[in-house]
Amino acid sequence: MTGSGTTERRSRKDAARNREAVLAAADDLFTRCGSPEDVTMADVAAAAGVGKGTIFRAFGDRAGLLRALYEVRLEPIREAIEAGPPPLGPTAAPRDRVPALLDAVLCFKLDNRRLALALEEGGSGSPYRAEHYGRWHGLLQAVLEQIPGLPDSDFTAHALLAATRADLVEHLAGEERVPREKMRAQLADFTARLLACGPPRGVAAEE
Amino acid sequence: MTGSGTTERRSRKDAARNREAVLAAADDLFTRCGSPEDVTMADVAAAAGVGKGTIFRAFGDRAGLLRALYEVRLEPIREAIEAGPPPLGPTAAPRDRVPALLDAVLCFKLDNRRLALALEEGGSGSPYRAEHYGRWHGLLQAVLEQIPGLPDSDFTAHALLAATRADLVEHLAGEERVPREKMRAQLADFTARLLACGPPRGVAAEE
DNA sequence: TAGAATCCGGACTGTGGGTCCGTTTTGACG
DNA sequence: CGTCAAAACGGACCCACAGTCCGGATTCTA
Repeated sequence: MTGSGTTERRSRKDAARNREAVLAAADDLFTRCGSPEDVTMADVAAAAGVGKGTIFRAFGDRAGLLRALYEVRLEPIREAIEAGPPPLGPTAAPRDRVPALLDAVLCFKLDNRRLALALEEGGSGSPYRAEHYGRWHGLLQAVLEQIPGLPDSDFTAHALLAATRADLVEHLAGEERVPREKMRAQLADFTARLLACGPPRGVAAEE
Repeated sequence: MTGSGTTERRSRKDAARNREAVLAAADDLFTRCGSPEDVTMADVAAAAGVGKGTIFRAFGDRAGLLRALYEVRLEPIREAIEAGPPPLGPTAAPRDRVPALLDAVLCFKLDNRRLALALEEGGSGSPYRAEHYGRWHGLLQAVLEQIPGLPDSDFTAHALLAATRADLVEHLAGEERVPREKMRAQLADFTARLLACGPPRGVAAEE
């Protein structure tokens, strides 16, 4: 081990401290403010008690800051998906895991509306180029592929994820006042209807 | 009509001429350029041979210009939907009309990629607040409602439209090189799977 | 043709992301 | 503990772009 007691050896301790301060300040500002657009980098810098230069040095650009925040918030979910129990974890049956994954995405966006919004809107260029989207899509597609009789897993994964787009979620939750549980149920039902085809299964004409 | 030969009586003829010039120039620039972001209002003004003030006087702001362009391009489709023959027109059976509507939206976005992109991204705030989205959603929801056994027509309409989001279409067509016909088929199949529940229906698994 | 209303157009402003560099902090070494 | 170089700080600065303003040109009315 190195002599120092901190977690990393690479950055100076004031750098690490400021990085955390910025992260905390940004997190706070984004959850508090009405629209992500009116949180400027200067605001974040002021709230964190640092200069603008410090932020750009630590995160590269605005998108980098958003991404860093996103990773932090996403960590628990990611873990539950990679090594957790069913229905989210890898041991779940595909038919159960697909709706669980989508529900997790939806809940995440409901819990982090402003952040997700800022990430999808302001993220330089298309959200589909962001590598975190690629991860979600890849995973969902792989799971869909394991369900027999479902063609076009690639497009299907895109389409299902599109139903959880941050601005749609924001619109439904904010503008149309759809309660959380109702939205979850609607997404689950939508997914279920899609997966209902193919293999033997009751007609599912309930209600 | 009034004594003048032009369509309107309210605007001076140089105003009308400039309006058309701006519309044409913007249309041209948007289809030509790589990303809508790097078409500035000054560019449009220069290409149209007018001053910036003229554009803002005529269209209010950037979003207004986009909206005006959109309306022009959408006109034929709108007509086909309101008074055309099946499967797009109002006399079509709901089960046939839903996929036809979605296909029309998809084709429109394929034919006007940059414009649709600019409209959904840069359109001040959420695309869900734009009234043209409201029209699409309202229509689709109304048609979905007529299909027996389909719950949540409101959410379903949102989710289906989300599958035709401009940036997703752009990503698939541009980045992943999915050919037009394939994308149409995938969307049609996706829709068909959703509507497959309930009443008896052929499998419709054509290629 | 005179006069007034309307419109034109480009100089100007405000704002926010991103850069630069003189100054300060840190940590290693003697 | 004193010295020094590397790293980080921070806010003044730059630039690009949406949107505004007003002196001057154009068009309609009488």
